[in-house]
Amino acid sequence: MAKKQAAGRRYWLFKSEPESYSIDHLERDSQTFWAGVRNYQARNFLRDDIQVGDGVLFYHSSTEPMAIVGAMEVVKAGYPDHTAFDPKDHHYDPDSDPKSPTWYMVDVRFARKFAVPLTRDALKAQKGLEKMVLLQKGSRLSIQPVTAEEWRIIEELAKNSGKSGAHKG
DNA sequence: GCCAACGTTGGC
DNA sequence: GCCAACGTTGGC
Repeated sequence: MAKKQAAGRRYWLFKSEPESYSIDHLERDSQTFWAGVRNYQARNFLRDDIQVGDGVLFYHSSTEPMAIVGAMEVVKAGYPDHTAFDPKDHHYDPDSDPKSPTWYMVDVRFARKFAVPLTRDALKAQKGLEKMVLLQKGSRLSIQPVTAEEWRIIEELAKNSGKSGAHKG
C-alpha cells in the first residue's frame, strides 16, 4: 500500500503556453498525453502521485491574459514519456533510457472549458488562494498540486463568472 | 524585451 | 560536495 494510497481524488494544475497547446486544442482532441515535462519535481508528480480520476486545472502561461481556462481529468497514470526517445522530437533527451526512463507523462481528457478565463489577476485577488503554488513568487513548476479547498474555490469562481458573464456587470 | 528566480552542469 | 556559470522559465 505504499504507493497507491486509497485517498480520495486529488487535484493538480498543469501549465501550457497556448501557442503550443491550448484548451481549445484539448477540446478538439478530447484527450491527449501530457508530454515534454523535463523537470524532476514535476516528473515525480507525474510518475508517483497523479492517479486516474484526479482533477487537473488547465493554465495558460506566458500569454495575455494568463489564466486558468478549464479543467481536465486524468485517464491514465504515469508512464514513460516516449518523446524523450525520439531524436526528431523537440523534447528528445538522449540520457533517458527506454529501459529506465527518466521522464514520465500522464493522459488527460478534456472536462470543460470555463465560460470566462480565471485570470491570474483575478486569482491573486481571490481570498483563499494566497498559498496557491501558481501564485508564489518565482514558482516555475509546470505540474503542481492544488488543494481540495483551492479546487473548490476555483470551481465556484468558474461557475459564478460564467453566470455573470451572461448579463455583464 | 527584460530580468529574477530557479534548476542544472561542470570545474575544482 | 561546493558553488560559479550557464540556460530556461515565465511574470512583468
